Amino acid sequence: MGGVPLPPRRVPRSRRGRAGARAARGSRSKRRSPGRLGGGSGVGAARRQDLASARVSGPCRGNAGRRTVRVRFAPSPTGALHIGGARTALFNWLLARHEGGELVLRIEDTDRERSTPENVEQILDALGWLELDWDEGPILQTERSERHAQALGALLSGGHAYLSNATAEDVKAYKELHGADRGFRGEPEAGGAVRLRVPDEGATVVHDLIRGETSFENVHLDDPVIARADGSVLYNFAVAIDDLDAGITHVVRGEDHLSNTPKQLLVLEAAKAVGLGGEAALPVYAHLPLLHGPDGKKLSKRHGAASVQELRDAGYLPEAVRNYLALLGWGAGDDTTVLSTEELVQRFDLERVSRNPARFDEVKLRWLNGVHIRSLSVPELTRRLEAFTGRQGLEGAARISQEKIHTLADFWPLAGSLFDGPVDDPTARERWLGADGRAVLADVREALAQEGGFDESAVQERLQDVLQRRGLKPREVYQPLRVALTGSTVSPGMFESVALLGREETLRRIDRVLADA
RNA sequence: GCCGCUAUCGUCCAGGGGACUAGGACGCCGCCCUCUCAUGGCGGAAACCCGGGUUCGAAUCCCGGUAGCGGUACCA
Repeated sequence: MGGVPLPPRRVPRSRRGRAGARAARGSRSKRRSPGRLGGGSGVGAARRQDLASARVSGPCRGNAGRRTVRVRFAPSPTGALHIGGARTALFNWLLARHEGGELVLRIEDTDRERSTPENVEQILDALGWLELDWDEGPILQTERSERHAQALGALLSGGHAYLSNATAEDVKAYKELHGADRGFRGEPEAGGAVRLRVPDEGATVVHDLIRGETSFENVHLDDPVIARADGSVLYNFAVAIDDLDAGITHVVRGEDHLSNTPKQLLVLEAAKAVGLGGEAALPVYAHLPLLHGPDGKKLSKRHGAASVQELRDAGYLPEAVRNYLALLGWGAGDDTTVLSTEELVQRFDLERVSRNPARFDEVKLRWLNGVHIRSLSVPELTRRLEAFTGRQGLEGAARISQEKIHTLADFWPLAGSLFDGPVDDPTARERWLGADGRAVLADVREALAQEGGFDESAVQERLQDVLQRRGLKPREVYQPLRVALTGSTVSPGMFESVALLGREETLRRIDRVLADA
């Protein structure tokens, strides 16, 4: 499975980040040895210890047998990519780029009911927007059905799997008969679905980089169905075979898969036993804590922006989303919260991934997005705003709005009236454009109408003149003017806005207010 | 039911036997800056789930309880 150089990395900028990270890492290769799973080398002990010793004992430079890190992101196209999936994609991407490894994109479309080409497109679109690229794929799982059938046949003839017509009810009945903690074991039949034969003795242990070792007693496991009666394979089988064939070294995915892992490990072991997969070591696992909504419940529509597309439409920057998502379940270790993608790549480390579930907090995302917006150059911010709004010529307004907006979507409500004319806000009019306000406006008009410069400082001088002459508070002058120009009590700075509108348009808008008495 | 994972401010992330009067960030409150809205600066309130045990010493290790979550599909 080497070098089918598939889709070009979608995004040039992420290439940059990658190259940078690679350079920065230099020759100091700190890599955990993958595949210590195989021989059950019994690294035992607690998680930290395990990781530490794994790191120390890891092969040094130039040692034979070390594989480059190969990870995969394997979404199932049963809906739009949600932020949980996006976070999984990001962590895989960060690990691959940090280690100078490879990321495989695989589409797990074996669910014939729910998988659609549209959803595949959505996922690709979401990854594109997030600027997460991959090195191989997308591989459609269903396109590998021949290989799956072959592997399935091997397990069958090797006695690691058998045909069974047992139904879910049969399994339930079996357990009632044998006690609830006794896994289902079927009798081979002439036809039916394919079940994997789980050993009665022993335990299957999952070596997890985040959680340490988790042991599952085989006796508790049911013989899982790995293929339907029609021969089509099921998830836990396809995943195992695909990971094996792809030479995946690290399986990084949501914690909801932890309980599936022993089944996949059993498939993997059976596959190796019948000679599948060559010398490749089995992958190590890293199960990421799940993401929940603000209420601690499963993420859903009612929590606001839950899919990547919704995040984009809400005006978030992809780099801010990457930054925020990285902070869900991971921390840089020194309390740094604002990180560029390059820094993320440099500092990302599976060992620092937390084990607790995290809640998606859009308020913090908004703040972080504001930070990223303010760090953009004006031309770059302008480019983003123009793409987002579909309008052109936004640079001046972008400049004077930059420190006031948190998302791209905040921009138009704030500054749109500078382009499209005042909005209609009766409350604002009544409050600021009464007799007093208009009297002030008349003076303002006179001051602004004078010949001379009209840049921000010139405007400021003229308005301050009015202020002093009439002995008014700043707001008593600026608010009527603001409402006259924008229709609203909220806008970018007054001097900046007036200068941007220009003398002609400013006077026209003031006159319009003065005219309808 | 059974199997498994998890448990520090409202939220996210630190802290992994003594340096903890538990640190940082978001949010919240107050003050300063200020033409609105923001930004920025300063200050404040705010947490180790409960119970045992180990230890001279436990937020940290162990056990139990509780709670949340995941799995238990011819879904993924």
